[in-house]
Amino acid sequence: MATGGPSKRSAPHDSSNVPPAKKGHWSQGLLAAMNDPNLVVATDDRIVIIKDKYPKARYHFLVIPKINVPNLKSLKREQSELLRYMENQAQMLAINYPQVEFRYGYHAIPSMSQLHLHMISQDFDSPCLKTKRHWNSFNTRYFLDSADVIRCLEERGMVVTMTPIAGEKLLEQPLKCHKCVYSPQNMPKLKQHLYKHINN
DNA sequence: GTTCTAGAAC
DNA sequence: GTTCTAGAAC
Repeated sequence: MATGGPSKRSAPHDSSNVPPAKKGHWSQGLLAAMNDPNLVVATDDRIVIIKDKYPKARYHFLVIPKINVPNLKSLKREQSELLRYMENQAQMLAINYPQVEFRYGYHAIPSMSQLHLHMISQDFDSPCLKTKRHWNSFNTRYFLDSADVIRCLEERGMVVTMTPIAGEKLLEQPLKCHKCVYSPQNMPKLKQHLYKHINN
């Protein structure tokens, strides 16, 4: 009786109060992918290796630990052994592709929850590679080499990355070919140029 | 992370 | 007129 009318009083489109990611939210998609037989290419008691659902190159895998590791920041010094194991297992898989050049690393500010090591071939020949952000996430300092992450964790006891704002700045950087000085004006021009570096 | 699409860029 | 990018998505 203190209030007369209905109690609906919040601004319906207020975006200052963003809810946390829940189960089923897109950012939790890796947890589902880890259990998708169509994506899993290898597994053991410690890790799962899956095909990236939207590969940004001809070969693009993710190595995911089975224990819950939300992100790089949550890593403790003693978990560097796990990171070494993840990279080792990726390099074991790479033996199956003797002619393919891979890089192994982490996105500085990932969108998806649960730590995942990218193992990506350097052709970047894929219809899923569409945007400048896609390109820069693998071809600027936004892509942290696995070896550097492991070294940092062992020497400093934690993984030091960058602020989200610094990450955004890298993703907005002008396009540049990863193999030469060419700076294309847009993504279609980059994708056409990339074929010059591919020996089929 | 992707999809969709308005309008900027050409 | 077409190509391409970038911001909303309840």
